[in-house]
Amino acid sequence: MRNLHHPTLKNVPLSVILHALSDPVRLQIVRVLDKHGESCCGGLELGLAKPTQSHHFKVLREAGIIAVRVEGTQRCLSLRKADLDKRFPGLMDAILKAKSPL
Amino acid sequence: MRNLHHPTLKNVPLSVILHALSDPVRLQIVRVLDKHGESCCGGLELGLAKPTQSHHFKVLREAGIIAVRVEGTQRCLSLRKADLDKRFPGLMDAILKAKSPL
DNA sequence: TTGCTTGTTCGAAAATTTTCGAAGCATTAT
DNA sequence: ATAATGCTTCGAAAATTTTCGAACAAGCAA
Repeated sequence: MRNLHHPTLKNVPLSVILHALSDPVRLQIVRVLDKHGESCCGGLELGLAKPTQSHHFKVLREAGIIAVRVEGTQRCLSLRKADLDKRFPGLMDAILKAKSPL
Repeated sequence: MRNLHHPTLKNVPLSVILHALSDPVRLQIVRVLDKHGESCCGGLELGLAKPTQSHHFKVLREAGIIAVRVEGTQRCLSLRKADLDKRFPGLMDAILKAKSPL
């Protein structure tokens, strides 16, 4: 699979974004990507089975929240911060600045 | 039932707030309350059976997003905007300003 | 080629969520 | 006291979500 689909944010409903971010695991992924920048799937120590992680990556990608870049056998994940800021100004900043608990 | 429980926002995890807001029906309720101010349950024309509406009101109340005031046989709903702004600055503004689709 | 690394897809179980009819419960009106 | 109003709770069906083992696929290395 060479090219993965990344939706245009314009077409993503707010409820889809909020749903994708409403899971503690996915919120954690987003925070790690914001803090450390682009990271490979394996670099995120989430304490979950690989298929489960893969599922969450897919939800985030299809919601337009993360971009996935193929590099050899690895997938490099990054936050689509600029796209998100344009579509929903202030949303990600508010979410990323929030204090724990998730 | 005289006094309904309203959680202290400080104790509500972000994921709970986002989950409550991730349903299009509940997003619609929040938008109506923001636009029209305090409204009674019956005043929101949601096109859903009453038990279903009641369910969504409960989810929003238990997430700390709306306040419910008992007035006779009616329940008056309002957005806990100030509390939300304090706990998650900028979050509700970003959500309320978002363009359709929900 | 063979094997190793990295991650996805398949299939399925368990949990959660959304929905609504029927019944119930305060409160107000008659 | 009886009935009407406004909303909630109960019980249950249907849909969705979360999770993971097993199998699979693509790239890299020996």
